[in-house]
Amino acid sequence: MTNVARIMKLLSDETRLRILMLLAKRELCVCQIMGVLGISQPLVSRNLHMLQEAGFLRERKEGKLVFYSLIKDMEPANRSIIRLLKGLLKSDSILTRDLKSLGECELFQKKTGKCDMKTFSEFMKKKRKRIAREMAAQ
Amino acid sequence: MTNVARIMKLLSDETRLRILMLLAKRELCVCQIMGVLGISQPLVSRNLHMLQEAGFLRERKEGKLVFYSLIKDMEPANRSIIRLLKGLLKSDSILTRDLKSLGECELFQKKTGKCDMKTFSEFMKKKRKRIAREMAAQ
DNA sequence: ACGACATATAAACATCTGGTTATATGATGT
DNA sequence: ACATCATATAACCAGATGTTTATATGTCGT
Repeated sequence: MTNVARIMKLLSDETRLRILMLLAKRELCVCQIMGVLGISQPLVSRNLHMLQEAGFLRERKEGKLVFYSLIKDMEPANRSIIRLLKGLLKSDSILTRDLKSLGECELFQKKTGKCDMKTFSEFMKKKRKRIAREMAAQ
Repeated sequence: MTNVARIMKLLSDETRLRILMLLAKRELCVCQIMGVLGISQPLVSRNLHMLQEAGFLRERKEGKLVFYSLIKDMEPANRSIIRLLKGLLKSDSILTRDLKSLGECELFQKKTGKCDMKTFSEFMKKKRKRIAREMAAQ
């Protein structure tokens, strides 16, 4: 019970849910998550660490970069929770926007051929402008 | 997303999970929940209110007593969450103990023929003694 | 060894949350 | 009307949480 409560608490944070749903799509490194979600690097790192501690994520180091992904054969409890979350968030507007950003991020990455924080900061700036434009258009 | 996070936060509290799982067994009034869980009345009331606001519970007033139960035809999201929780907590030790207490509580209630706070406070006292004995026996 | 970079951790802070105690509401019986 | 009882709400406080800023760790290239 205590343990279930702990997992629910872990998943009661929007930032962590967003990270989890991004990683449910594919493996990403810290700077990519930063770029897509538009949040600070320490915040990304800490939340990744929490999700990893709880047995949702694994990390893979590749040079300076650290890639995170969902654990393949998660323990049943966690697996069922992920399944539930995917269902609940199927048509979630924030998730949809994040996934769109992920697509743009990948495109941007292909064009520049880079995967580093400066590149993604630039991407974030563009993204923020676009969002501001969209907000203004409403 | 924000909404899902909010529901997860609601379910990230052990007391609320215990109440929810008790009510998944059967309808109970505030004083019964108090008695079975051994927690204060204001705490029970507040958590019941939170669970009700979130669309998990309904209330039925009968004289001075207020009975709470799971909503029959819950919205799909909530229903799937309850299903998950039941699965996760199927063999949970705290839940098992609570259900045992519930059984004893019902028995006690039948014997005394009463459903009031004084009666359940007495029940709680006995229960605490039993638990203390069990702890000592370990 | 050093500088540049990606990531992790620490420190600090405002905000939120769970619990208690005290009080209010509302029903019942006299 | 009043006392009693069940429940709800309010006030309050200690401890937890999310975020930011600053700093540490560790890797790469030179």
